[in-house]
Amino acid sequence: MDNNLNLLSTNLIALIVEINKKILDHKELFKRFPVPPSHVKVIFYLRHFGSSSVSQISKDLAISKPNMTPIIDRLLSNGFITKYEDPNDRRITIIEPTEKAEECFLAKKQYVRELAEKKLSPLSDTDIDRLNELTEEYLSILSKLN
Amino acid sequence: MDNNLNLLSTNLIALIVEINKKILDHKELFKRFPVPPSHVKVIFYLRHFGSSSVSQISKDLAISKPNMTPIIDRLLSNGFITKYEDPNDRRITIIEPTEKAEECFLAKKQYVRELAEKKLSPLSDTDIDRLNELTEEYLSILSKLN
DNA sequence: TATTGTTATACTCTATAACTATA
DNA sequence: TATAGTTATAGAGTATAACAATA
Repeated sequence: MDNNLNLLSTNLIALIVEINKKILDHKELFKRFPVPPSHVKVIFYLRHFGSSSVSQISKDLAISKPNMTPIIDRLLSNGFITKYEDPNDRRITIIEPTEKAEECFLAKKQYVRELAEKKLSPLSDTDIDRLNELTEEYLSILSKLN
Repeated sequence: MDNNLNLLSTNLIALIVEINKKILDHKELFKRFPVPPSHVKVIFYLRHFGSSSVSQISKDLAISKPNMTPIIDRLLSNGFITKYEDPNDRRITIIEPTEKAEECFLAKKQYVRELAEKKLSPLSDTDIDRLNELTEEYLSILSKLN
């Protein structure tokens, strides 16, 4: 039903706005965390996909290539990555995460989870259980999209 | 149960990530839309709360006061707002949205809804109906938070 | 030719300190 | 003094065009 799709897009936008306002404010997520957002994104990317070329990271994270250069430079000088030339293609630079990147990943994950828990804690146990069920079903439906 | 809260915060983060990846990418939302994000935010704010002082907007949108000045200047020169001095307190500048702001609000809303609809359209009618139910129940639980 | 990564440049957003005008 | 808004400045994000080196 086309009307239901229309209703869903409206509802979904409302949901995103509410989650953003009441639980995880996009700004708050990066405030008071010492590593800038773009660096965190690259660290998370490398953690998930392993060592990758600059172009690959750029494409997948939708960061334009010229903007990758200073990000990679600072990640390097801050010890989050190492880089080396691809032996099969000298144009390509491979970026490899360090142990410090893993520590940053864990710290950031913990930071975000604590923020979310603090905001959700006023809810009753019943509501928390129900939200868990709703979230899991939501995720299972969204997993059909790709 | 503390464990359920912990689980929920983890699930919720996964949900936000999935929605962001599969339906409404934060970057895509502002790409190819001619009015910059901060301007859109102010326009949406004024649409919802009506004419407001610069300080009020700054506080509610978490935009620092020095950063309001160029935003207000450009909104003014682009015809989205008018401004006048508060007759009761000459320190205060009142910002008033114009008809053009209302048009921008409607265009932006439409733009976002179309993006969401396009991304959700591969789902079956059953899944769309179910997502509508889940979203509404989700919103009703979140409405208890404040 | 096409691709990788860089340089140069410009616009936007964010944050802080110091200032002025008014209350 | 306290508050409203501005100026100045610096750091970070984003986008495009032009470039050198390599394939």
